[in-house]
Amino acid sequence: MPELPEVEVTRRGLEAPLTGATIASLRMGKPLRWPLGIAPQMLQGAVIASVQRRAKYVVLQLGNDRGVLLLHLGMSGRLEWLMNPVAPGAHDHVDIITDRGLLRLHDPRRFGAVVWSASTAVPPASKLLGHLGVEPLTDAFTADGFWAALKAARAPIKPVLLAGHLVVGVGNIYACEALFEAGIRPTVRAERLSRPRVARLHAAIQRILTLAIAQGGSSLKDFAAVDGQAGGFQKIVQVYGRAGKPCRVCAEPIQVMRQAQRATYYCSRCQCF
DNA sequence: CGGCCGACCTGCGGGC
DNA sequence: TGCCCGCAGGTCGGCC
Repeated sequence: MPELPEVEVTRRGLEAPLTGATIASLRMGKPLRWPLGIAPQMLQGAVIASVQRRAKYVVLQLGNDRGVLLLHLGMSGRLEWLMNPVAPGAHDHVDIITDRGLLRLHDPRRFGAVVWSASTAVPPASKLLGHLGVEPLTDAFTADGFWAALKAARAPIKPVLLAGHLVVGVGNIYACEALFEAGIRPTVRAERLSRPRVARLHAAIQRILTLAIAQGGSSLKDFAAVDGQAGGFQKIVQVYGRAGKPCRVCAEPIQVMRQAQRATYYCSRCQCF
């Protein structure tokens, strides 16, 4: 679930309560995708200096050179901010207890993780963040740069977007939606997209992600913001999850196919390039 | 190096 | 009703 918009909605919800908070202790439950990488008690007394985001990671910068905590939501994770903590449930695998409240990772499938690193330039953080592409909602993401990068790709555009090597944060929902908005067929080879089409895709990615953030993200199943509020983007999707239903633009039934083991939804009439 | 595939784990919905 | 299969928002490592 959690693509860039959901992670950004989560980050925004944590910024005010967590910035300046002091970690009192950590409770680690069942193992997640990666180990924490440090004894939990070593983080006691660390101050959370800032709450940032890189791709689909929430990055907690710890003051006094105490490193960083990378939080990843995997497929089914969400972070909860609890002022009045309740006992953890079966899928609550990490509690970060601070002097202001409790940050809890709820993740039924356990593809998520909380990873400590001495800095983002040092393993394991560098390994997780090092190969990531450009942030799509910054000035570093330009149509020209995107076009040049796509020219060097050798695969259909949809899996290229999902890979995150060129541009980050675009997962299955938003890849399908951005390609629909740009009128581009998901199977077109990335390197064959014309400059004007890449410009449309560039604009579509930025618009869709921005819209999704404003909608509070997509809540297909598990996702909610840190205050428990569900997102609303799933109500306004054009193609994702709408196989067989009429296209909202041309009424043609939405198609579904598989690319690189992932479902791809598209309109064969609106997406003809 | 780039791209494809399996694997990780749990829950749910559909078909029989 | 109950079981089995397939599928789900991500992404890493191994293998061409």
